[in-house]
Formats: sequence, structure tokens, C-alpha cells
Amino acid sequence: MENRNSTLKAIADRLGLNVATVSRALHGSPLVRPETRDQVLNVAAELRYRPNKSARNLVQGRNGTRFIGVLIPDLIHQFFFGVLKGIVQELKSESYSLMVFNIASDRATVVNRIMDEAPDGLMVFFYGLEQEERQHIRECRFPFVYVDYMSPVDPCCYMDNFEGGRIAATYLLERGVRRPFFVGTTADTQQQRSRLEGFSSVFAAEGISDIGKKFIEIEEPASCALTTEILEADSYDGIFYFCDELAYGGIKAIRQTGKCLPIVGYDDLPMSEILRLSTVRQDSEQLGRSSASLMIDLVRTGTWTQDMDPGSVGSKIIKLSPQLIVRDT
Amino acid sequence: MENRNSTLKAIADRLGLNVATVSRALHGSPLVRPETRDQVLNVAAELRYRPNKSARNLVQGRNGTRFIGVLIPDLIHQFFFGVLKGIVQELKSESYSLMVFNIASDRATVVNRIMDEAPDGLMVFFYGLEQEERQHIRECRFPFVYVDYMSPVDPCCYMDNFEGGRIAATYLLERGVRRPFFVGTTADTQQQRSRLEGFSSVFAAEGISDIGKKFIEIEEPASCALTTEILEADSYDGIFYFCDELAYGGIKAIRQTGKCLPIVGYDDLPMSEILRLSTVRQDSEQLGRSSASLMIDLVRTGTWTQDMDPGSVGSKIIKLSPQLIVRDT
DNA sequence: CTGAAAGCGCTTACAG
DNA sequence: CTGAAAGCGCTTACAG
Repeated sequence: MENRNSTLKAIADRLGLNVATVSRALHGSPLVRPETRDQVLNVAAELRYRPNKSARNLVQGRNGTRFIGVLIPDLIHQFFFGVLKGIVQELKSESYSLMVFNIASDRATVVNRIMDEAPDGLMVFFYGLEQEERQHIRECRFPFVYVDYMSPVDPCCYMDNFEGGRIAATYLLERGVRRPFFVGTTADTQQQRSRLEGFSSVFAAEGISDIGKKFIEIEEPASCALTTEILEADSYDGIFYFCDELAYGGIKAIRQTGKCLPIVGYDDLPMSEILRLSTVRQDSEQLGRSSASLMIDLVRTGTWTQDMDPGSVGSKIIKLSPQLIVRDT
Repeated sequence: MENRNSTLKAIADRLGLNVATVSRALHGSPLVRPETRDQVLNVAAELRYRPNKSARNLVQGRNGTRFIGVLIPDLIHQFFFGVLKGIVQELKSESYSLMVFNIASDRATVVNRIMDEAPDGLMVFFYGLEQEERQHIRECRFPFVYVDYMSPVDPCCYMDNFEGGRIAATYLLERGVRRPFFVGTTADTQQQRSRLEGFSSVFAAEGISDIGKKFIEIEEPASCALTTEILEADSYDGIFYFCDELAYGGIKAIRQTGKCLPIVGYDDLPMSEILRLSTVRQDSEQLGRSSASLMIDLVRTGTWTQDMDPGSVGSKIIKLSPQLIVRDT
């Protein structure tokens, strides 16, 4: 029950003034007698007057402050922090604020909420969208860009996960691994599939097609337990973890069991350096910056995705490369 | 040069229709002939028509979607991520979006931008506000709450830093420390002052008033170098770091020099567990959740800070306690 | 210093 | 099915 806001008119009536005068008083115009102003201010406070933003924007010819929307899932993954940081950094030199929409809040209505808000652009940072939701977004009346998601037909900024998988495989291969294992997550994402494909392709080229796999929640204990199993079974001689967070569990297991084999993570989170984890680095901040930069470009040029011709989308797709970081594992 | 948006009228004129019809067509009203609708849709696309949100909101009597603003500095500190995560989590069960304002974007205008946006509430998460800026915010026409900042006269949700300092001191004291050192940061914040006061008070009670101090940037190498100096000078027998990120440098220095002394950090970032750092834990997510919850309470009850009487502010102040985590350092 | 009036762009009864 | 009109709450010339 949102109690109806009081209006200029309410204040004016109360004081026997005209709305124009009230408006002026509220804006500290010099064209109003101090006593009048004070009266107005008092009544305004009493009535808890809040100006109607829409009315003001309408008359002033601006469509509200400019802002970019970002659609994310709950901030579950450390990696998101870097991305968000990059976005915020890039946006700060522009006069755009950032509106965060949480897909986990109310999945069914969030896209409508976004449309209501009509952001100047939308950055979609969520892997699990349904086809229908994608289409819905594509039809929106503002530009959008996928962040960390590869789409051949939409503007996007993504990390080359296939290449990342290849890098990990090559590293393990060079360290003598012949029976590789992949520890993934239960979320079947494009990222994971690509990494695994890239990873497999390298081993396949060496005639190694039998890759162990298991998919678990991103939790250190789970990963530690799984790694311990792997170590004890002794059937694999190297592990590629979908992400560093999983690899940390691996490090722990290796320490505990005293056994040793090459492992490689993914992301290069801050703590990986300290743990001396070899990993495939994704520069999350750069991803954020590049995405935001692309977004702003689209907004400035008014490039609605829905009426871009397929040929020109290509120039709006940014691929960033991961990088091997060799440390002690 | 924001090119003026085309309006309903533009479309109507182009087709010799009335704006009402165009409006209906755009909303898929059944009261419009399919052919007319298609024409309208085509012209709308061609003209890149975007409805004026302000006008629509105005006529529909809603003041735009509800959202909470959060004023933050650049996402520089890991700790922020947990807080943000907590806020987003808390907000998701409510129908509020989150608008992020970066104080680092344009310090001079950001408060005005916020006022323009007129959020339903503002969460201020920034330690370094000027007195004047505080006053400005206090006069805003919406409720606000300070996050992780202790104010006796404003709604706020903060961690008890004095107590945290005491906890750290007590821990070191018990481990036999008599010549403590404090490694702080160059940013002279309320947080740091309180921690240091709490820390000092415990040692003072033991007749130890000579506490070494140095203030540096939050960078691992800097902290490592400083710690190395301290270790080599051999004048201090225990170190309290303002935050875990600084303590990590300390751990490194201890490892490198082979010398050893008790150290304690602050925050309990995820990697501290793995590094086995003893630390004073702040539950950043809880801080986020509690702050957001307080914010929503204020918004719902329409509690403007500017007209709360001092007596009742007390109930709008939430103090959260840090907690000692004993590990190997 | 104050008021009456116009108009921002839209939606929605009210008439046809 | 379509149009003419009113009105949302505000700001700002234009008159006094």
C-alpha cells in the first residue's frame, strides 16, 4: 500500500499559493520571498513531499538519468566480482549509472521489470537463459551485449574457453600427463562445454580419448574429497579443474595424501598466486571493461541488435584470450 | 548529442493516424486493425521509437520502478564483494532493484545525480565522505543508511571495530606478545581508528603503551617488505594487520625470512582459511544483508532520517560483532 | 515576488 | 476500429 505521494498542488492549496510559487520555493529560486519559501519548505517536510520524478523529467525533456542495466545471477561466483569491478571502472568515466537486476529474484518477471525500467543498454551476464528469454531480450528497445557468453548472432564479449581448455591440456601433456581427469561443475554451461572440448581435442590429437570426468558443486570440501578418491584410485595422472575454487580442494587433497600429480585450475583468482596454483588465467576485470566499452559503443551509436544485419554483428563480438600461468602445481 | 527520441506523434503523423491509435497498436490492443498495427510497428521500428518512460509513468501514476541506490567507491576492496552479495541476496526477495553509484566517477556531481534519480532509499557505503556531503545526503528526500560506518545520529549498520581491535590484541597478548606492531593503511578511516583504539586499549591495560605503527597501501609486496623490515629489526614480537590482504604479505615475509612471530589479520577473506591465517572475522555478507534489511524497513515505513527524532535513531543502529578465528599464525 | 497558462509525451475513458 | 480530449505532476516563460 504505497501511500499516494503528496503533490505540489497539495502544498500550494495548504498555503493558498500557486503551484508555480511552490515549485520555485522548492528549487531555492530567488524569485520567492524568504518567508514564503520557509513556509513551503515546512509544509513540504510535513507532507513528506517528494517531487514526481517522471513529471519533472517529462517537462525537462530528459528521459531520466542514463543508466546501463546488468542482468546477473546471485553474486555466487568470485569471478563475477572482477567483472563487476571492470564494468564499474569503465562506466565511471562515462555518465552512466549501473542498475543491477538479479535473475534469481523473480525469474518470471525480471525481464519485464527491465523493460519497464528501459535502461539505455543491458549487459546480460548469465549463462542459463532460456531460448525464449533470449528472444525476449533481443526484441527489447535498447542495445544489449552478452558478457562472457559466446553468441554468433548477438553482440557479446567472451573469453575463449575452447582455447583455455587447449592451454590446460597442453600444459598437462607437457608435464607428462597421459590419463587426464576433468573436474567440472554440475551446471552445464557453454563455458564448461567449450573448455572440455578444447581440452579433449588436444589429448585426442595425441591419441588419448579416454578422459575421466566428474561434475560436482563448486565447494572446496567436495572437490577435496573427489580428488582424494582420484589420487587413491591411482588411475589418473593429472587433473584439470573447471575453476580455481575447485582446484583449491585439489591442492588440499594433494597436501593431505602426500601423493602428487600435476593439476591446473582456471580463472586465476587472487588466492591462486599465494597457493602457487598453476592455472589458466581469465582477466575478469578486462572482461568487464571490454564488455562495458562495447555496451557504451552500442548505446552511443544507437545500435539496436534487433535491426543489425547479420553481417555487421561480427564487428560487435569481442573474443578475449586466456593465458597460462605456470606455478608450482 | 543524444538524438531526440521520436514520439508517438511522429509515428501518427507519418501514417495519418491519431496518437491514440498508435499507442494502442504499440500495446497490442485488440481495438486496432491488424494492418494498421503492422504499419505502426514498422514505422516505429524505422523511427527507432522508444516510449518516453517518464510520460508513461506519469500518466499511469507510478513513479517508476522501485529501486535502492548504493553509493560505493570503486570496487577496490575484496570485502565489498561480500557486502554487495549480501545486499543483492536480501533485495531479491523484495521487489527492489539496485542502482550502483560510484563515488569515484564524479565526486562533485554524484550526490546530485542520486537526488535526480530519487531512489527509494540509499545505502551509503563509503568511508571518506566529507561533512558537507553527509549533510547533503541527510537532507535528501528519501531514507538512507550507512553501511559499515558508525554514526550516532543516523541509521547505520556497522561492525564493531573497537571490539575487533580488542579481540586482536587479546589474541596476541595471550600468545605472549609484549611489543606489538600495527600495520595499517594510508586511508585514515573510522574503521582503522576504532580498531587501533580497541587494540591499544587492551595493551594499555597491561601497561604496554608503546605500539609500533606504520601505514601503507594495501598491496601484498609493500606489506611483505614492511614485515621483513620488522622481522629483521627484531624490536617487535607480534603484528596486527588492518586487513587480511596486508597480512598475506606478512605470511610471505615470515616464510621467506624463516623468522616467526604471532600475527593476526582482519576480515577473514576466503583465502585466509587456506593460508591458515589467524584473523578477526567480519561477516561481510551478513553486513550486507542486515544493512539491506534495515534499509527496506526504513523505506517501507517511510522513515526519513531528516525528521526522525534523535531518540528513535537508536533503534535504527545495528552493531555487528566480529569474531576471532584462531588458525596457525 | 506571485499567478495563470502552456506544454512535456503518454494513456485511456468517451464518443463516434 | 479510430479520433478528439482530458489529465498525470511538474517547470517555465509570460504577465502582472
